[in-house]
Order: sequence, then C-alpha cells, then structure tokens
Amino acid sequence: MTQPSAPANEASQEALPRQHRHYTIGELARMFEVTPRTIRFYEQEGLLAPRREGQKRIYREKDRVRLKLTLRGKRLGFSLAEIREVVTMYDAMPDGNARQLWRLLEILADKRDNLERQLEDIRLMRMEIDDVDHRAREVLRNLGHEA
Amino acid sequence: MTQPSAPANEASQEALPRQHRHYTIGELARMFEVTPRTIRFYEQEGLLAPRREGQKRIYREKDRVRLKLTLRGKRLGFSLAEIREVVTMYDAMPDGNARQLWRLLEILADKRDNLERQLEDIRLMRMEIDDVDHRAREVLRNLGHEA
DNA sequence: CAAGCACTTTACGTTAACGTAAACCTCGTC
DNA sequence: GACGAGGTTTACGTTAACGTAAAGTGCTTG
Repeated sequence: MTQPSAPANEASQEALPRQHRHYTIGELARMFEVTPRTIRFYEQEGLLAPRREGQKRIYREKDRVRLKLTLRGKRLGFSLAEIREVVTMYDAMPDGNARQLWRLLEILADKRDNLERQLEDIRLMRMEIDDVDHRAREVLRNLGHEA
Repeated sequence: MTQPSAPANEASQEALPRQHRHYTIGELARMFEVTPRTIRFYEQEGLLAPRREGQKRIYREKDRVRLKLTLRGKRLGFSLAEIREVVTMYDAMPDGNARQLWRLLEILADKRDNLERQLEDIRLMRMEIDDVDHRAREVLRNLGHEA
C-alpha cells in the first residue's frame, strides 16, 4: 500500500488563509473536474489571467472564483463569449464610464430574463419527467402481474 | 397596401380541433422561431418522423409537441442525443421490456438530478447578478454626484 | 405560360469548445 | 544521471448543431 504522496504545493499550503492560497493548474483542474487544457483555453479566451512564476501559471483565489463562475455559467448554457462579456465588464466597473455601465445593466437584465425562462422550462420539464416516470412504473407493475 | 395573403393551409384549418390539425415545415418553423433546416436536421437525428404527402412533410400535433419538448430540452443544455434517448424510449414504452424501462427510469433520475443542480446554479447566479447590478448602480450614482 | 413561392435533396462550410499529440523544460529523488 | 511527475507551447483534429448554396419539384396567380 503505497501512500499517494501529497503534492508538495497542496500540502504546504493547506493551513494558509484562503485569500492568500495559490494553485497550480493541475490542482484547479482536479478541484473542478476539468482538464488543464480547458483552463488554458479559458485563459486564451480572456476569462482568466493568472500570474506567472517563471513559466508556470500561478492561480490565486480570484482566479479560482472566476473559474467557478465560468463553469456555472456553462452549466446554464451560456457561451464563453457571453460569460467573458460580463466578467470583464465587472472588472472594469470601478472606473468604467457611464455608457459601459448602462450596457452592463442591460446585459444583466438580459441574463436575468434568461434565467427566469430557464426556471419555467425546468418546472415544465420536471412535470413531464414525473409523468413519464409514472407511466413507466405503471407498465412495470403490469409486467409483474402477468407472465 | 397589399394585404399579406394568408397561406392557404394555415387559414383553411384554423377552425379544426388541435388534435387533427397538421402543419407544414414552414409553419412550425415560424411558430418556434427556428429555420426549416433545423427541423429537418432534427428529423435526420431521429427526433421527428413526420408523415409524407407526396414529397412534402406533414407534421401532426404529436410532432409539434415533440419539437416543443426538444427545443425546451435544448434551452436547458441537453444534447440532441440525450433528448432523443428519452423521447424514443418514451415511444417504445408500452411494449418495452423491463430492462428498457429500468434504463428509462435511470435516465429520468439523471435528468432530474441535472435539473436540481441547475436550479441551484440559477439561485447562485441570480444572487451574483444582483450583486453586480447593485455595484454598477452605485458607481453610476457616484458619477452623477461629482463632475 | 412565366413568375413566384414553398417545399425538396445533396453537399459542403462554419463555429464553439475543447481533445490529442509532439516536443520541450524543470524539478525532486532513487 | 536517469527518470517520472508535473508543467509549458504549438498545432492539428474532432464533434455537435446547424448555415448556406445549388438545383430541382409543384402549385397558383397575374
């Protein structure tokens, strides 16, 4: 039984406060169950901008959060382009001009509408799934009674 | 002012009970705001199976419902393959064997889990959107007070 | 009967979001 | 000092879900 030796970086930091922790690409990949390739791709698409230490990428708490938000957006069917539009505007917010800010509010309202429609879709799809489920169980019950 | 002459088929049927109506591909396309190409593609992928009248496709109420469900599934991020798996099993239900039915229940449980996670995602994303919204309005307020 | 729709098939093109492979560096360690 | 486990870049491949273009069929309408 060889103990899977804990990656040095991971172990050496687990006592640090979250805000100051940093991560390698592999760590993040495991945390969110994606491949490093995915994370690099998101960087290339302007969704992440990790610091470098020599050649290696160093991810900080802020990057981790951004990745989390990105993946959540994806699960909800937003494209990377849409997600980027929001997060970059969010970052540019404090010194953004009024036009940009209004544009941001516009986008947010849009996303909200989208979410509302999804909620309704989920409600309806749930009902239909329940219906199919009941029918299937019914058929199974009858299969049991004959034969 | 030339009246846009109502398509013969559409007008001639609007008094019929829904169950017996039938639709052309163009009608369906307009109803759901997709292109005919999309509908043909769904057929090619085994999601629809309209009858033919000569060479033309004739869609009935059942087909319309299937298209509706398909598009709803898409909005929720399901792939056409996933959607097909459910709808074809649903159709094969009454005379499906037990294994198939159990498999169907399995799939349904899976979809349900998926929907639950999406609900949570929506909840969280709503909060974040609200947060960004508030910040943006705050900045706008301050912009108004200076200058 | 020519024109104009709405439909048809066939087939190649396109975009997003990665996967995969090759070739390289840089540690710690056996 | 070889080696394995991580990391890196570059670049071509792949899949889903259609878009788009070409070329033809069939109605009905001026």
